[in-house]
Amino acid sequence: MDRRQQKTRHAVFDAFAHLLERKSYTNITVQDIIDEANIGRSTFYSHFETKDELLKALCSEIFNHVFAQEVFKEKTHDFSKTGNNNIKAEITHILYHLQESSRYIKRILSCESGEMFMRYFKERLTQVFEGELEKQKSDIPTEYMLNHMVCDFAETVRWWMNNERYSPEDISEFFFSTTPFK
Amino acid sequence: MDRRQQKTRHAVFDAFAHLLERKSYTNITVQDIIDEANIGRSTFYSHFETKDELLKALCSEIFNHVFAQEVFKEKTHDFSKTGNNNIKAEITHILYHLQESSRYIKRILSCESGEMFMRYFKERLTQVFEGELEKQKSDIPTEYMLNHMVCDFAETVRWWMNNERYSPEDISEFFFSTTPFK
DNA sequence: ACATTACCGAACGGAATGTACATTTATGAT
DNA sequence: ATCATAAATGTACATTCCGTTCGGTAATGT
Repeated sequence: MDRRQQKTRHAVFDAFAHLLERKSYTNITVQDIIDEANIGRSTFYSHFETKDELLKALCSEIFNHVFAQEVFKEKTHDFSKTGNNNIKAEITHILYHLQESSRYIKRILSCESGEMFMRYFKERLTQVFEGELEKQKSDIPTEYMLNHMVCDFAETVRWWMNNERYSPEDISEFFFSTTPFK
Repeated sequence: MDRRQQKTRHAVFDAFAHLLERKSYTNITVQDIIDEANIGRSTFYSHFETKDELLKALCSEIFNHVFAQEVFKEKTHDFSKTGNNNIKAEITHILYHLQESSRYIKRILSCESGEMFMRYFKERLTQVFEGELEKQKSDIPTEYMLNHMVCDFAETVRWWMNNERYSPEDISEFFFSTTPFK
């Protein structure tokens, strides 16, 4: 990829994140971002169709980091063998990654953009929990349980981002203490 | 209140709800609402400052119904005497009220407006769960638990609105089956 | 060195917002 | 039934933001 494109892309992401410190998502205009990023108007539009697309792109970037690498490798490997402790390990692992991106995430979560973040986040989490849930047995509908787990974890993370005095291990502990995982 | 005002107010609420069937919240313009409600432009603005205010007003209307009457009366009475079964009764009661407003709620939840609905909803739920939680003992922070309960229930309701084949009792059952209430 | 590709930025049309105002109409109290 | 009050009307207008276009400039990498 052309260096100029990378530069622009990063400038926009950075500008966007910085603006989120001062203004709420809805109140940030494309022009604001352009000015803050110090790029031309048409340049912005050659990278992102809309402000929403920009947010989506930023979220993707974050999630590709958060859900990266070994996590998925381990998942495609035989997971059932090693018992249920691995889901806890996996969760903690994800929490560590989230902590690394927390500066971005906190800002995004601080306003309406947070809702979009949560939506994308839940999509990813659904993939993570889907497999894990098959092993559970219950008279409660599986779809309910899946939604429950995903929302539970996502909301835990949102809460955490406003209570950063806790460590990933703490949060993992909290999460599993209210969860019906066996 | 002047009959004309009531009429206008209802016309706007109705128009808004109908529009939500066809368009998403962001894509509905004030002009759309004005046309659908068949009122003058300045009339709308004399009632609601913005589209967001309109949504807020509609949510308030709904919640005043959902959390109405006996629920709060019972709460201000001595709740602890009757044991923890009452929280279950209260929840089921709220679920019945939600079902009655489900036509509105489903539409609101179907797009971005749903996030605002959820925010207001959680505010109300926090009040409901706050007292109930004091009786619980745990090494998990109370603030975490409160947030957990509130989000859990709110998300359960959101899920329910997309799975209406279940009864209020079913949902109550699901909810308490994953909840650490003693 | 050269073709390619990204960036620039002014300019424009269009859409939606929110306000202003002069006019008409409905309301409810006397 | 009258009448002062207050709400609704709708046109008009200034404003803001959006998304696109286009001719020209500068950076890139091969």
